[in-house]
Amino acid sequence: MLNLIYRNLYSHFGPQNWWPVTSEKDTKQKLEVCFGAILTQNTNWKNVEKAIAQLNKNNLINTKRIIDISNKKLALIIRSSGYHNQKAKKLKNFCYFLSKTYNGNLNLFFKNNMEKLRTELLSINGIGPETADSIILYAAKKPIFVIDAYTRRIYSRIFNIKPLGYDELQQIFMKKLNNDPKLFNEYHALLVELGKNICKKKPLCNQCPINNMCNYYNKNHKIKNSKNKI
DNA sequence: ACCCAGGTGGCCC
DNA sequence: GGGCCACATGGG
Repeated sequence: MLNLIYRNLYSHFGPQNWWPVTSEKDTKQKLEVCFGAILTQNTNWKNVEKAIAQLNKNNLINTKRIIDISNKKLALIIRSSGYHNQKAKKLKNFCYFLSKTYNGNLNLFFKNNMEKLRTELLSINGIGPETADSIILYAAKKPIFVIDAYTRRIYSRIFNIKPLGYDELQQIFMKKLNNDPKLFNEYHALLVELGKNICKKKPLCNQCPINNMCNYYNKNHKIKNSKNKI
């Protein structure tokens, strides 16, 4: 079923290519992905892009320089991403951690296995499960499945169950799918695309690429609550 | 004038 | 251990 949903989504929306890190050696690019993962918390991606452009412009895709700049200045630079005061601290926390534990060497940090990466990322204030997993998948390119609010809603709706917890749902996806970072990357992005574009107002939508499954859900379980949107 | 966006941490009970 | 709440900007 999960593989079928993926195929439907992929043929409908096409490849999303979120955060394609082209060069394995480009550490700066990976660091930019880490920063993006933090900046996009509860924020529209367009606004994050502007903030990242500002960081680049100010030569701040760099752990040491993030640590050195004042919170105030940093907050101003990333202003467009919203929550700028909080996020300035979060970026710094991440950089402090890298600096203290891995001498600022992101590649060294990424040499750890997934479990250790996740544990250490979660220990940083400002990084929760979704951000940690985004960093592991999109920057470190290790096969972990990122869960978000859309994924929860879509899954609970198709299978007519109450929304599952983060770790629980993640385990389900990871058991049913091939352990392929590229697949996990696209799948998560496609679910977000579905959530953003389709079935926002009505429980049913003819253009929805998982329409049959929605139909199944609605017909058999009589869910009419429009608040339960995908 | 609303409502939402690729969440997280803190506090309350 | 679940349920609120603050956090803040830009786009539709």
